[in-house]
Amino acid sequence: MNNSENNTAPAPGAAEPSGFIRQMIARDLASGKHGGRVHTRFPPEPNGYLHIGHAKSICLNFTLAEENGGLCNLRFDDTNPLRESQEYVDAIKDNIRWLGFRWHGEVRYSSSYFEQLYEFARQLVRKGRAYVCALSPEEAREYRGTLTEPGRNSPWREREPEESLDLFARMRAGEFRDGELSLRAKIDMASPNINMRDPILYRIRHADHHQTGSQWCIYPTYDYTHCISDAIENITHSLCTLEFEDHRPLYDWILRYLDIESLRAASDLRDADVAYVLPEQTEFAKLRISYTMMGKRFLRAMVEEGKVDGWDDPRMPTLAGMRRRGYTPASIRNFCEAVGVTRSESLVDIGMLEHAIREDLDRNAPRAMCVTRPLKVVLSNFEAGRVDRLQMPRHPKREELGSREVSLTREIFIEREDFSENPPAGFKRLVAGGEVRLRGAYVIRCDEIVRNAGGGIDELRCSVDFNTLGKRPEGRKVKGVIHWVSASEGKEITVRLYDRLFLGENPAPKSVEEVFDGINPDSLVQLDGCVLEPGALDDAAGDHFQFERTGYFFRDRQAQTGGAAVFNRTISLRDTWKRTEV
RNA sequence: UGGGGUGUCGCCAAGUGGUAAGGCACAAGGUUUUGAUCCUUGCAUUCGUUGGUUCGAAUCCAGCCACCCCAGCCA
Repeated sequence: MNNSENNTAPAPGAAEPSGFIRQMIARDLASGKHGGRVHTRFPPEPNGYLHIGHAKSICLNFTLAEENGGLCNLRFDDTNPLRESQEYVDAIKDNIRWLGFRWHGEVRYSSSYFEQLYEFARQLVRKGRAYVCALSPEEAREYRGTLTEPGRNSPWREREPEESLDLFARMRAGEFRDGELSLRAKIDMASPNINMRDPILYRIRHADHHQTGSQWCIYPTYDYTHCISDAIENITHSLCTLEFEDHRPLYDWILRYLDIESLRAASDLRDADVAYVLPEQTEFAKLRISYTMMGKRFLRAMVEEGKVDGWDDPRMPTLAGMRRRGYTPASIRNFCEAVGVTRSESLVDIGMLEHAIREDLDRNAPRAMCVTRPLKVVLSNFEAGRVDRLQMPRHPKREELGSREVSLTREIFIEREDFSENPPAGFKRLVAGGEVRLRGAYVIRCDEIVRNAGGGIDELRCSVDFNTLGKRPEGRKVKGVIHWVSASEGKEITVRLYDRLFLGENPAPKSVEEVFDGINPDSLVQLDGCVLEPGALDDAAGDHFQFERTGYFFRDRQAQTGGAAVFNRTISLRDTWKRTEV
């Protein structure tokens, strides 16, 4: 097929690309449609933090470019100064880099094209394809008609281009108030597609912009800006979500009625020896995940009303939150790949996301022991003062990760739920008079339960079978293995257990109140006084761990809780033990 | 009920006229000093539905049904 030097397409014999977008790209490459180029872009509006849904789009755009030897721009679609800020710009750049993607060249801003956009608008006016309208926003809505009735022409629709040009210049000069005048495309007020009923191209907004300051008091709309920005950047494939499908005719209309030579002259490749081809928009379904709510407006409300700690609260589906929770870039990228890209709207089971992070962390996270709800155990035949320094592998399957030292002493802690006086059927842990293996150490037997005045269990007295280190006990089988930490050597830490933020499988809220009503009251459980094996706090040990038998945890270095280190539970271990209710 | 879309296993998703990939979940075995991981096996006679075309249809045609999006000077 294609033998050109920069052919990065799958090797001969490799499977055909699968998925409608990859196939489209393969087709376009084969037909030379865009001169053999693939140039995508990720175009966020800096009006909030990025979430896992954006990650799908980021992965799509960047990997598509990567796979095809193409380029991907980062462009802030910053045409509405009222809702945007530099804080979001910075956070978004940071998130994308964290995911491991590198955009082509400098960061782009639609706002840096404002001057060209203004000039193109004048061109449309001169061609009689746009006019300055004096309908108020309310009147404009009335004139637009409804879904089933056509709209009516604005009384200003036939204004002479010269007059519109003059008015447009005076709009820019600040002679009018917000909403007093607007620039509209002259298309078709009777179109069944409401987006084609003379859409607004420019509106007056006396507001400072985070990039352009007080330079402008008129701002172009999304529809007008996006297609031209794509054309300026020589984007070939402009990917967006399904709700923009009805906007595609407008995207194409604007570019078609602009002089192509003037577009080329404004583009990045104006001096390059390549064919100038207009970008094309393709839509795909946005990501939805069960038990997860992704609406920006609602996420913002959660932050502003203090329902969570901030945009980076580990319960938030934001990239900042997931990062702090302990999700890795690889897990998110794998997840996005697994979920696929289609045009059908689906609700992905959150179990898929959980699988992706478990898969990565199982492979890569070093192991450690942490007791979250400590129960003291005194090893009666282990002399006080004695310290056994035991070696345990950092990872059960990856010897190359080396070993860690764990100290066994007379007094240790075990998990409260690893001891039971009334064990349910199939209980494999410690019971009165029973034996259990201390992970990486000896088998112990529970000889005595020491109670407090209230009848609660204070501690356990156990005896060690010293003939069981690294080998099976003689003459019997010990099924259970439990984790433990030395009482004297262990470090006290705080652990935060996270659960899903929302109770509903498909939270599709209509109002902010509804969002708040759906919050899981147990989405965060903080456990103080947990005990961790000391070596895990060394900086060299890293921040991701599997606390054996418990889950994957990530050290939260931003959290402040009076000295104790904080670990966030990224995700629990899979638990297939079928507990039978007693 | 104007326009634009989508319907393949519980959840994602391949498939593009030649007789239903894969992943998640689930189930059953095996290994295991993590009830984890890993391994093995099972899991759609059927592709929203009804008709039609064809030797042959998830794939082509027609009708019907269900669901999603659009009436911001938001993106």
